[in-house]
Amino acid sequence: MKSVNTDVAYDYIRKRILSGEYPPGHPLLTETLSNEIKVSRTPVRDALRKLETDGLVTIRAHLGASVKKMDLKEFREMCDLRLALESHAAGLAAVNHTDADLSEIKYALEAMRSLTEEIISVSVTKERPLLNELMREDVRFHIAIMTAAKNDLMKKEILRLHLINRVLSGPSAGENAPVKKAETDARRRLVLAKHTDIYKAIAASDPVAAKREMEFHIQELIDHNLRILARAESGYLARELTPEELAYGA
Amino acid sequence: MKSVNTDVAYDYIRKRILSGEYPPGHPLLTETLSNEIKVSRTPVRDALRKLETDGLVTIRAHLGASVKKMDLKEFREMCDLRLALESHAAGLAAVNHTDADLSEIKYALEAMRSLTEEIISVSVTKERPLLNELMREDVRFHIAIMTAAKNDLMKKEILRLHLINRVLSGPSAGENAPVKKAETDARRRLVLAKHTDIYKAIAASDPVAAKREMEFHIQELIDHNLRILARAESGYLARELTPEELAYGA
DNA sequence: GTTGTAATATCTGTATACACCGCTACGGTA
DNA sequence: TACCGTAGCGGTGTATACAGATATTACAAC
Repeated sequence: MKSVNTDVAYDYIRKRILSGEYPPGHPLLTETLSNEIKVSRTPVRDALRKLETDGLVTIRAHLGASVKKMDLKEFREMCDLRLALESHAAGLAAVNHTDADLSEIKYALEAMRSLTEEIISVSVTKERPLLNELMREDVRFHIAIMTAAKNDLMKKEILRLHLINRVLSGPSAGENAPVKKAETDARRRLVLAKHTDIYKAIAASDPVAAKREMEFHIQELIDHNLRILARAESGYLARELTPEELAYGA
Repeated sequence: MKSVNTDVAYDYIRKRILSGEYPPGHPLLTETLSNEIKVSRTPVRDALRKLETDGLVTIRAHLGASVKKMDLKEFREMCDLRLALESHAAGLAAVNHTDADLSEIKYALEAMRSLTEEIISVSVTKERPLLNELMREDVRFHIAIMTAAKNDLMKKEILRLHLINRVLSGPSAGENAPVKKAETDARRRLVLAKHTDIYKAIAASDPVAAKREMEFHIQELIDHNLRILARAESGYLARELTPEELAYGA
């Protein structure tokens, strides 16, 4: 099962969902897609099935497939799932990490530190490319911790949730909401400080602290996302994604 | 997508996997199955796909499908995932439960209590039907807690892990391993005591305690399963695992 | 007897034709 | 005009034929 053509179709559709080209709710017609990708409907169907289990696509019998659309309830549940898994993983990382894992975590942390400082020192209009880099390093930090936890299943599951989260809050949510730079800068400092705490706890092989700090950090992220989502729902228009953002997950 | 025939095939195969008729490693030939179920290969393929995402089936390109077979590493990882989720859910249940949820949990607990006492008072040969009932109530207890947690996504995920666990350690593993009744009775008392502690913590709306007790309980379950699994793998001949080997990071 | 290779069988992966379902638009009826 | 039934269309679900990949076996060479 699942072979070349299925994979081609899978990558094709997945990329477009993650990039925002197919926004939540976008219909995914098997025949249209099979024409575009130049394969038959069978591998397209297989691909859609797989995407459904990734949590990126909804399929209803006889009604076809569409890009997954979450309500607030489901979003909150997913966030809580992430909280449970990622904090647990942080605890494991504190116990199971190798020196190499620790270096990787520290590297991402330091990259984030210098980027954060640079962003704070620069005007709003020049932030964009730096923000993308910051986001990349943030992802790298979290992935490094999951890797250090030495539980591949858990890592896979958390990555899955990250991606869903990205589709939901990434392309749509209030990027151009009018927030003061001072506020966002303050938040960036807070995030960095939390990351530092998490790193220290892991480096000190203190699972309880690592778990607690990660729990706090994710909870803050969730609250932040929910605030943005609520604001976006009350009418801010979403902007287009930048090419850099499109590259993530490809 | 997914309609009548696919569902028929899905139920057919799933039932046989869960019942143990198709043991881990058992090959699942699409044509054979399609003949048996009297549908074409297409819905069988779809069903196998779905079972793969349930974690019950393994599919490799051009090599076909077979009932999932886990090595010790993967099994440990899955158990740890369950530990993270189920303890988190217990914490949520302590906060979010309704009175009805609490009654359901208590009902399952009391059923387990009387069944446990009965089992202990009876000879080994007469245990069988009681054990099945006990297992049912055990599952019921855990499900009731997940329901009380008020997070459907988490509930679904935990149920998935329960099922996988059942295929692995349920029908096949060490059912007839030579263990003294005194030992298993002692363990049953321990399990019951832990369940009681969990119930009390949830009833008292104490999330920290609920989480801690559940964590302890699941950890004990995991250790128990790993011991049985190890024994089964070595044909009941070899030594017990050392504590070091049972420890997660080993 | 062992090993390497080629022929073959078996099963999966893909394409495609057809059947069936659900939606929509049109026309008949009150 | 408002409502209901129905026919057509657009789409998925299923069956099946064919192509391609892998495992197996038979046979030959050493």
